[in-house]
Amino acid sequence: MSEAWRANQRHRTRKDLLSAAARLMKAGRCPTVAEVAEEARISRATAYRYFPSREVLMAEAPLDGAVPTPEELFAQDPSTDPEERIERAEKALHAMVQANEPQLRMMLARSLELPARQRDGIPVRQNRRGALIEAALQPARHRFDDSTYELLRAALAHFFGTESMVVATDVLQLSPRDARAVKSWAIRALVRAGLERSRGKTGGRPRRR
Amino acid sequence: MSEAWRANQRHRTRKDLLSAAARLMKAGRCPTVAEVAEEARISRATAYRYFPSREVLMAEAPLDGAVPTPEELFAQDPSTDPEERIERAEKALHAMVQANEPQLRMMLARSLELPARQRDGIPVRQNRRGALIEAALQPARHRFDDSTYELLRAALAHFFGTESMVVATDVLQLSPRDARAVKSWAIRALVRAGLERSRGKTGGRPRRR
DNA sequence: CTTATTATGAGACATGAGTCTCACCATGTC
DNA sequence: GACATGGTGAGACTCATGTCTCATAATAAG
Repeated sequence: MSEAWRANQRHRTRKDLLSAAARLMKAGRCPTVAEVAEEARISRATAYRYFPSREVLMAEAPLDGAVPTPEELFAQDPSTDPEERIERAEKALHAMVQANEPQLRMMLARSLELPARQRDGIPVRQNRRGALIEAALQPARHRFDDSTYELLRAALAHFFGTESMVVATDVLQLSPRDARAVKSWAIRALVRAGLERSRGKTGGRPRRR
Repeated sequence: MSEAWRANQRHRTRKDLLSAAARLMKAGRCPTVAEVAEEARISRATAYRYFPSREVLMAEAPLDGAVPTPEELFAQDPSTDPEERIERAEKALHAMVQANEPQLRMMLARSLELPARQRDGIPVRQNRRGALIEAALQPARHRFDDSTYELLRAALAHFFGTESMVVATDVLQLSPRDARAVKSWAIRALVRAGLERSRGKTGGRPRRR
């Protein structure tokens, strides 16, 4: 039982650090390692024993109200309108991104600094938005031809997730409110354009089943 | 002639700092302020007199095959078609982003690590794409009502610059070729949607002159 | 009881960012 | 020649990151 106790000790220390980091970030701060350590009542040196850098500590801190899975997001949504559904998906992801802005910024920064490759097979990016977009379009999938569907999926991805937040906040300096208005209009316009393109291509019967 | 001399002095010092920073970055390094200053044979204190932070210095360092100014890009382009012009602007910026991918990734990463907010009105990001987008839409400006124009500008910005490259490369894992196809389709679709929205709002006379 | 082992705390240390002050010097003017 | 001005260099200073060493507590094993 000896090692089990040690393991528990280590596990608790690690968890305390992560939850302290999440707590501070949730409070709108972008905490230093010293602040996180103090919040967790752990010495700074120990914090560095568990996490090699501030960025790793931040990146591993649990996200608030994690992204809903496509299943639970569309569980009792009878709608098949792709516009409505894509808007709903974007709204959910937007809320999550807003709630975790500092942490997501750091995760993105970290993924950029690497040589653009993955390391040790661990993907630096996990693609949250792809599944959401597909789930949103799924009931109307037959209304798009294949090439249009691919274009649409990829185009919509530009308005989901952290990068979209960065464009809106840092580049355009929009308020969260305006940012959502832009994204909402753009994704609906793209869906309509996709439907239009498919209609034009096949004369109303875009895809054989 | 006194002030002219002073101005030249300042201009040369500033230019030396910027070219030193570009030189070091082209050599693959991620230089410190002290290194840039030494390379430019200028004291570190003076470097801070010209640039409030390392980020700003890096951000203003000249890029390879810098972005064409809107003027020279559209100098002998008689077209007033916003679709054609926005495509042209995107193509130019896309080429520049491709040619400077590592440097731009680093600049984006650095800008993300900051306390997320600008301080004292000094933008962390310099907005290259804004001027290009406005210049592309300018001849057709009268065909958009004001609110649609703002929506369109902001939406188009999502397909310009480094963030768009990151989405396409890291998230969607598209080839540069496919990435361009997606962006081209999307920006044209958005322009058309903007025209349509303005038409719908005002019945064909979207904006009084 | 004695002795390793292990997590931790405390603190020194090096480096880079960013700020600030003081001295220097070349250029202007009186 | 005396003097103000504006760009510059040198260096001290604060703070945060990240590394390191040493001491101390508690637990594990002899």
